[in-house]
Amino acid sequence: MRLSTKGEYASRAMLELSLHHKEGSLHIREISSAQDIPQRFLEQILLMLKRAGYLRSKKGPNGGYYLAKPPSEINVAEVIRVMDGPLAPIDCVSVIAHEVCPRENYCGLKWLWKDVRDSVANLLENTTFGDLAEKTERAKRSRK
Amino acid sequence: MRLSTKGEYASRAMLELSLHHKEGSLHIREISSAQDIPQRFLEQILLMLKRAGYLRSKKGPNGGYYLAKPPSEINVAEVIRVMDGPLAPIDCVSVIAHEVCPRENYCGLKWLWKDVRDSVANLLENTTFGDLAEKTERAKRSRK
DNA sequence: ACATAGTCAATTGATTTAGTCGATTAATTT
DNA sequence: AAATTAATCGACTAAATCAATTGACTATGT
Repeated sequence: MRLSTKGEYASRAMLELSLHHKEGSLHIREISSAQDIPQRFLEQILLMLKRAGYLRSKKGPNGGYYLAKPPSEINVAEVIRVMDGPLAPIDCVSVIAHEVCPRENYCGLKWLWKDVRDSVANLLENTTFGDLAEKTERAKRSRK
Repeated sequence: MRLSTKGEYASRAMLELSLHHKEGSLHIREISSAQDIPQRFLEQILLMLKRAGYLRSKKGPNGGYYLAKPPSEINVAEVIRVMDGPLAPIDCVSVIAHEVCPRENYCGLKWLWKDVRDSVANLLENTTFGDLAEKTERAKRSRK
């Protein structure tokens, strides 16, 4: 039930961009060093997020990446799905990649995996990067 | 956030054994054909579950595998952990394989991953193979 | 013109996944 | 005792995925 590093890096990068949302754009380099993510790997990740519509970018000096929408309008589930695909533990309970199996109607496990999927999806869908940025800032302040 | 096929096969095999718990033991072959699991792969899986203490076995004719405890005393979390390791999406929130990260005290994502871990763990720990067998039987009956 | 910074496709090396194979050991039947 | 059945053990492998790396390219600003 692991999250890929790609999914983890993507969520960390989105959080970093959310923290600096009001100040404009960030360079790949800045995100990379702030979050300890290999720069060339991060390039790919940001590009995927851009293509999926969550980021915009500008080339050249004073270029960089910034969020396409306010942090409060991007939830974690969307970002993870872009990087890792469906949230469901197995395909027979995936809303997006549903696949029927021969035991469809009586498999005792199906209900459980469905509950797992729903519970994970609910948590991630109801958490926006706005929420996360706020929490992070509060934690940093109380840490001083 | 996927479950490995090994984890899936293991849980299906445990369910099959739970369904026949009162009738004694099952051959690898029987479990394999009932649940559509490649036999030689299933051998390994059953052996792992045996070594972990969830199954017992008998060799020779009339041999086979059977549960070491009643189905109601084995939960799904234990079985998945044997096959796939910790349930946590990332190590920094794993109870079993906890690893510290530099952002430990202020990472806004940590709480979210912890919630995901806890919610998955709660579901799987509170579901026993007894529950699953019961549900399966009920579904099969109402299907006729 | 030149430096900066994002874009794109291809490749790589390591690890994991999902098995397979062959031989061995233990229990039962004949 | 011999043959048969079935679990056990260790090694192996092909394919996929993961986690990047590389190098060339395009757009922007000074």
